[in-house]
Amino acid sequence: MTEFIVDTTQHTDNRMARYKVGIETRERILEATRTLLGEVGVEGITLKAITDRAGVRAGSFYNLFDTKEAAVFTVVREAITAIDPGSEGTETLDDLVDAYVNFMTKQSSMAQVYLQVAVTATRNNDSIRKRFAKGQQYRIERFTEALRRELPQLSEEEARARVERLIAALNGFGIALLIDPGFDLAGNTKRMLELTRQT
Amino acid sequence: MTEFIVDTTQHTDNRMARYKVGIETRERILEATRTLLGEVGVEGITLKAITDRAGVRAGSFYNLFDTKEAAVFTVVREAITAIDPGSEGTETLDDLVDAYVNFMTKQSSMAQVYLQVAVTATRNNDSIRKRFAKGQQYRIERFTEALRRELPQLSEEEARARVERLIAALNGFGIALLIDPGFDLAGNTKRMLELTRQT
DNA sequence: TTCAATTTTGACTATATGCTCTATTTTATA
DNA sequence: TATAAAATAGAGCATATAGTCAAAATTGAA
Repeated sequence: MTEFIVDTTQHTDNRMARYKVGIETRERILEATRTLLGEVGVEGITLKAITDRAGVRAGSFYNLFDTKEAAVFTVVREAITAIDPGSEGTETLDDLVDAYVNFMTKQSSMAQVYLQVAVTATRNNDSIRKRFAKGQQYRIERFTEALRRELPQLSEEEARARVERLIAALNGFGIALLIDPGFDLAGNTKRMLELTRQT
Repeated sequence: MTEFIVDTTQHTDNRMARYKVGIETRERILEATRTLLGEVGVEGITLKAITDRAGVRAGSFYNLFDTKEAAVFTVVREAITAIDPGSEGTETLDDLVDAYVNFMTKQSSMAQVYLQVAVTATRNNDSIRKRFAKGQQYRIERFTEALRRELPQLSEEEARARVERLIAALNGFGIALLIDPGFDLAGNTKRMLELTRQT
């Protein structure tokens, strides 16, 4: 049964912006945080780097966020959520893989955050790790169902094993794209899909 | 033509240890740096974390290394080098992939450093990025030659494309192993090899 | 056993960091 | 246009950080 990702740990860490400028400032701060997280990771980001890039002073930052971690966690959550497309319950594997390719290419700063979290924060930060694991779980479930819709003869276990391989490889392709912007992400994911479908 | 990785930027940053205790201390510091780099990445590591874990005070550290970065760079270089096995010039693809699996499982702290560098430091640190790129280049070369020894009918381009896909997927498998220690690295790399060989 | 070279310690420095607080400016509404 | 709420700047605080240095302890060769 497909479960939806529900944000159960909604922090009260983020203060509400009421005026338009405040909302814009909040978005600039999150954008700066997003970029920086992709560059230096959860453990390397500093407040000064965030505020400098967002073009605000510390006071403005703390008018909108309780702590540095609140902004970081907001962006990390966003990245973990954004990698999964909205669900109709009947997507094909192609749809899901397309969505992945789109995420990596069209939302590359979020994709970088996602990959950073995959290699780093899953071991250092408990709430980030839990959220990441939940998303991972959900994604495997969804891919597995899509694969079995295509190939009903596959056992649950075999389908899941193939999907885990597929998703792991896709993450590797995402990193390859970071390293070399010329990496043929679409072509390689297509080939990987063929392997996944092969009986 | 296979080129060997030669350390052309040998830094004079590391001071020589003369006595046995000094050499042991140096190794403890590098071990601590290795573990921490795998956990928090190049941008997140601190001197205090290194010295605390190594069980030394700042003065001892600076007796052996000129800067924090010197120790970091030493470990990063080591990790980038260690992923490639010594060459006889006639390894099979299986040999190379086995070596990769071994690196990931038997030298996991270095493997973590390697993956950290792959997603992070390639964009922030010029000397690390260059060294990483060189290793990447070399690895692709080596894998491609091995593949063409097996399948001589493959064009250079096709072989290279398959190898790039293979290596990218392996990195993804490495991350999957970090996230879930139960991930079947050996089995999945074997399947990935089959795809790589398929005509 | 002596002793010069090496290693270690830990106090110290300067700067960076996360965050607070108040005064000032800006915004939206009536 | 007056006004209360919201946003901003930036000085200031406590702690963390990278790195220095001189004195004390340890090492190993003669």
